[in-house]
Amino acid sequence: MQSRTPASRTGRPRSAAADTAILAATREALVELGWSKLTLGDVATRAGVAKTTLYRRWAGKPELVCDAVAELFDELELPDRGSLAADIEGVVLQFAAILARPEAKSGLMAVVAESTRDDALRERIRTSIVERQMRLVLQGRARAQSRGELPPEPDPEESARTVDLIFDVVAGAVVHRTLVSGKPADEEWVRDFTRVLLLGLTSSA
Amino acid sequence: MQSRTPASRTGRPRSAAADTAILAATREALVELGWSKLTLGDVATRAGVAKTTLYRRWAGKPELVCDAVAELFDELELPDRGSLAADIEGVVLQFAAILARPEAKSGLMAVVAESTRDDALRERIRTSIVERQMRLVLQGRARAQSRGELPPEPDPEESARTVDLIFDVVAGAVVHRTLVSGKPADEEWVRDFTRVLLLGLTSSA
DNA sequence: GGCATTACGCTACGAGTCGTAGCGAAAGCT
DNA sequence: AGCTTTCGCTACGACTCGTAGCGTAATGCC
Repeated sequence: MQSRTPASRTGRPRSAAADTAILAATREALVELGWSKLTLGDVATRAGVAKTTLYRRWAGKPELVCDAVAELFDELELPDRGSLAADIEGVVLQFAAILARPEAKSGLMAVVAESTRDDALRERIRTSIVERQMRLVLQGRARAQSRGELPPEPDPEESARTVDLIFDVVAGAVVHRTLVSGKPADEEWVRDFTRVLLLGLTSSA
Repeated sequence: MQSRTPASRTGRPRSAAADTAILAATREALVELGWSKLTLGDVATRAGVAKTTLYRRWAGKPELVCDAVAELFDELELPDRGSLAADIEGVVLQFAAILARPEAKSGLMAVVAESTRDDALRERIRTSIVERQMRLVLQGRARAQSRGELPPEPDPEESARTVDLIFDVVAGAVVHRTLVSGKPADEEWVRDFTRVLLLGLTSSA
C-alpha cells in the first residue's frame, strides 16, 4: 500500500500475504464490531499476525480502515450503456451497492470524520478513495461530450469546477441517502435522481 | 433534552443550567480535541459538573455529541428572497456556514458513522437534526409552488419521494463538498450548484 | 557460505479511559 | 418536618492503547 518503491532493497521483505490478511480481517471486524468497537489487537488476532506487525505498517486505526475500505471501491467501473442517463444510473447503482455493505457504512464515515482534524489522513482518503471515484465522473463526462449530450467546455478552469460540482452532488446524494436518511438507493430512487441531475427540478413531470 | 414531561414531579429537579453548560462544554471540547480525543470526563470538568452527572443524563458519547451538534442547526431559517433560486442559495449558504464550524465538522460525521450500527441513535439524529433541515425543504417547495416556479404535485406519495430526493441531494452535496472534498461551499459554488439543481446538467451554458 | 539488514512473533509494561458503585449533602415538593 | 431525587466526590476493576525489548526468520550482498 505505502510505496516503498526504490528504497530499502536489503533485509527480509514484508509479507504481502500479511497485508491482504490484515485488510480482510479489518473488514471482517468492521462488519462484526463496527468502527468504535474495532481494536487493532483484535484485527491482529483475526489476521494471524502480531499486534506489533500492524503498528509497523499503519500509523493507527484510521489509516488501516481507510486502506481496507478503499479496496471496496476497486470494482467500480463505467460500462458504456449508450446514453449519459444510462451511464449515470449504472455507476450510481454500483456505488450504492458498495455503500450498502456494512463494512463500508461503518468505516467510511468514521474515517472521513477523523480526517477533519488530520490533513495527512484527508490526503490518504483523497488519493485512495476519492480519486478513483472522480475518474468515473471525468470518463462519463468525456463520453457524453463525444456523444453530444453535453456541451464541450473550452475553459479548463471552469471545466474542473463543473466536474468537482458533479462529483459532490452525485457522491453526496448517494451517501446521504444511504447513511443519513437510512433508505436504500434502489433503482427507483436512482432513476428519479438521474432525471433531476440531468433536467433539473423545474422540468419535473 | 429527553422529555421527562409528566413523570417524576417530586424530588430535586435536574439543573437546567447544567444541561446548557454540558452541551456548551461538549462543543468546546469538539473544537479543541475533536471527536476521537473527546472524553466524557474532560467534558464534565469543563462544564463544572461531576462525571456521574453526565452519565445520569446521557447514555454515552454519541448521544451527548448528537444533542450538542443539534443545537447548531437551530439558527437555520428560510427567509423569503423572492425566487426559488435565491431561497435555495440563501439556505444552502447558511447550512454551509454551520458545517464549516469545526465542532460541526468533527461531530456530525462521527455521530452519523456511529448511527450505522445503532438504531436508537439514528432515530435521535433524525428527530433532532434531520427533521429540522427537512422542514426547510418542505417550506421552500411549497413557497415555490405557490409562486408557480414548481409544478404542483397531486400524488402525495410521489410528493414525499421528491422531497426526500431533494433533501438528500442538497444536504448530501453540501456535506460532501465541505467534509470529503474539503473545499468551501462559498457563494460561487452555491450559485453553480443551484443552477444545476434547477436546470440540470444538460442546460449548462 | 557468511554477514548485514530488515521483518516477524511474542511478552510485558505504564498510561489512560471506561462505566459504575457507594456515600453524604443539597434542593425541591407536600 | 419528611420524602424523594439529584449532585459532587472518590474509588474501583476492566479494558485498550502504543511501545520496548528480545530472539528468530528471511532476504540481498560479498
